[in-house]
Amino acid sequence: MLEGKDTEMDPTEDNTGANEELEAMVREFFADAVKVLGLPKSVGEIYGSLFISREPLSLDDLVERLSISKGSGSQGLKMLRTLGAVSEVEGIAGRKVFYEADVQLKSLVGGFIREEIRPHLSSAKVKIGNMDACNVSEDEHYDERIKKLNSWRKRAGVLLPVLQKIIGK
Amino acid sequence: MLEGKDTEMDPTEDNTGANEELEAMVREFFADAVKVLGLPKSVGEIYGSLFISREPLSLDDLVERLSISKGSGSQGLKMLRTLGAVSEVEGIAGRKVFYEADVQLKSLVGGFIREEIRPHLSSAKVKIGNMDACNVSEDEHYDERIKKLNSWRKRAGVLLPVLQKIIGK
DNA sequence: TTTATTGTTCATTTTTATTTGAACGTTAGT
DNA sequence: ACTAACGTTCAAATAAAAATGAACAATAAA
Repeated sequence: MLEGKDTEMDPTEDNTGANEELEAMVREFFADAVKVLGLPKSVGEIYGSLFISREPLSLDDLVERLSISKGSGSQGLKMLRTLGAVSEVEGIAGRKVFYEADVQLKSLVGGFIREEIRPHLSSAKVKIGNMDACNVSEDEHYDERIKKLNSWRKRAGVLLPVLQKIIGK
Repeated sequence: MLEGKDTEMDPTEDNTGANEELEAMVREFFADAVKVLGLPKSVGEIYGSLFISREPLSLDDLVERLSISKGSGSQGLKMLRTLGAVSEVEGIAGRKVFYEADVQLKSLVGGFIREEIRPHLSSAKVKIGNMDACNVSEDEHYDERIKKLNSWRKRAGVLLPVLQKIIGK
């Protein structure tokens, strides 16, 4: 096997330091951003690395750049693939899989809604149904609150497509 | 009436038991719900207790019902007050402060946006500015990515009021 | 003023979430 | 078929977040 492990061939080394600083800022930015969404920091670092990278990166590239374990990298990429936030790049020699970031807000939001929000709304629907079934005496006050919860859930259900439509424009 | 799958018919259940079961379901519901928003479980349990309670509750009431420490209760109520999700009830005898849940979706979403989302967007604005300042050589690729980030941020900034308007209707 | 009640703070403990790394399965290259 | 490269999984270790509870501050009532 005689394939180079790294395709780093930038002749202008002047701003390497500045570039690395910028890349670190972007990684940190996404590391913080995904924590707001309840995702692990490493997932943000991986996405950030791919977002700012000139070329697609392999798992090994990420493990090296971020000094994380292969396990973390593999799991993080899996999560990002599931969310549709990264995609495999075809046509790169060798067995390694290379990834690039999907940078379309529409896809990112869509993936998050599909994978993180929708399941919670489904589960909420079941739970609210159970509450209603539990309210055997049909108590007025409880009934009102259960209805309130259900109205919130339905509101969310109609709001998400609207949100996606607005974002998708 | 809501439809519900009825998997459990306890022949020995009385109203008190059913009520407590329902209240427990509601508490658990909110405990899960707030975790999605990145808030601690106890905050959800407190809000859930107030949401389903017939009458306003004091810190001591909550500590007793939820079997949590006074510290947790105090901190949880503080957070909920800051979010505008609960309010003090005037005109109840004694020194204790009693709370009730604010059940207007508009207020809840508004408080969350104001306390949790806006600060992150402000911080993001600063960070993106720093990135731009760091991109000294005005590299084409980096520049494009920084602009992309900034467009996302601006998009979020205009989307939030729209969202609030839709919810507030 | 003194005491009892109520609520807050924060250092420590406990719980939960994330990361690690070695073992494993799979497959490309020989 | 054999070997080495590559990626995944999961039990254990580590890190991060939340809860605890005792000390403290504030103040209403005596």
